[in-house]
Amino acid sequence: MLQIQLIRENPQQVIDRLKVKNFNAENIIHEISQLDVEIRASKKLLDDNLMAQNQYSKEIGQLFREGKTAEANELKAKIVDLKLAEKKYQEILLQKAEEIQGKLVLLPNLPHSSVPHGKGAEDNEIVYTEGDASDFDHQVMTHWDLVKKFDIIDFDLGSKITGAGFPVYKGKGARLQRALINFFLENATENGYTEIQPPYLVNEDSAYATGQLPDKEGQMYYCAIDNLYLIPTAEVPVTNMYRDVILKESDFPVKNCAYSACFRREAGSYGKDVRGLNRLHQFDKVEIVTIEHPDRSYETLEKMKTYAMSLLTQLGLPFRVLRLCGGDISFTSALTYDLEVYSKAQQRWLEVSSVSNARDYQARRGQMFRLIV
RNA sequence: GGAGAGAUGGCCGAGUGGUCGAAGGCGCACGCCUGGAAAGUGUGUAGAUGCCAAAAGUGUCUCAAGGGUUCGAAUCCCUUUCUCUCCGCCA
Repeated sequence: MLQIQLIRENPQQVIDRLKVKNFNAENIIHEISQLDVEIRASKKLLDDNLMAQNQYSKEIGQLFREGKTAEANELKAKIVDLKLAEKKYQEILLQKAEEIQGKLVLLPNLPHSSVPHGKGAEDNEIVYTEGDASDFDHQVMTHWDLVKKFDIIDFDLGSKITGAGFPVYKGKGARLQRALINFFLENATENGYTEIQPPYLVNEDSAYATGQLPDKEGQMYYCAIDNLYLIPTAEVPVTNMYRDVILKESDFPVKNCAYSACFRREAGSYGKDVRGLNRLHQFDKVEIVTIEHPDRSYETLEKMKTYAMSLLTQLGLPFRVLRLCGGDISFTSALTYDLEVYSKAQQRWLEVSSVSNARDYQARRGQMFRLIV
């Protein structure tokens, strides 16, 4: 969520920046500014009212101690009127606060100045390429044929036990999967990331705080009886460790990595996108999260990008790095790099990693408008 | 699942209706003392947010969370969450 102070002080700047994301904020910013003024005025009225009540209450206590019951009762009568007014102010304030909150959450994060203009994937900027993707002239097999040939990943067996999108890794397939997880975790640890083993189910508060709710409700598996959600990424539990936590400046940077199985319903996916391992309901991922001082956030993003690239280099995979354009970047991100590896068999680039800077937008998400008393 | 006890500042811990945003201690910061340090000693030490151009100042809110009683709640009542103890259940 964007800070109200930012909108208060630089409304035009916010509008201009959001244009890069093809978001027309003109009207909504105007409405928010208007509400902000009204809220602060109402808040003043309410505070003054409460101050008067507090003062009278103190006097009443004093009078009772002195035995002046009659005078105390007079003051009590005054407070009755104040209370009526208070209730009215409270209602107005609550209503306006809800209104402004409802508008603030509609605003995406401001994109960084380096984010290219554009509508979709075709406008993303290729910032780096490594390795030669056209290297394989020999006959290539798709991974779904390969794993069948060697019997290391069994999609049919997964369908039998659970359903489509839940593969069974067998023998060397299971070992390869475990080795890759280990490879990523070991590298992360060597690079200063503290390993976390998070819960795979999270409560409603956590799902809201990292933005899965209410947007992606239908995309998460849900245990109704306990009101818990299966995590779509380790980002959810790991980031939520810091929910409602105020870090000291000396705590920076906080660096965590976590392996988890990830669960996604992927409702609406179809066709070749879901062949083989391309899109699964359960898959494995190693996540890295850094919480850093605002002054160093972009510098840190570059470091994380470079770190992710080094993993692909170590694995010897040809890859490229994209800077996502305004139309393709996510709602909460200010700057995102996607790392893509080329699949000769599928003849397309496949996203294997994505690094984003959410700045303070994520940190302020779930922080409600704090004018309500 | 049942019964009981509890949740107070960075930490420990007092506080059962007003003078309590909260004793005391620890920790921390600054000063005194000292050649320097320790010990001793003095002072200070929560956060969010509003008003004000800003500072100074000042208002409001916060004693797990939410609601209620009252002129007034850390304190009384209700609900929820979490922790501990006992009983039950446990693929």
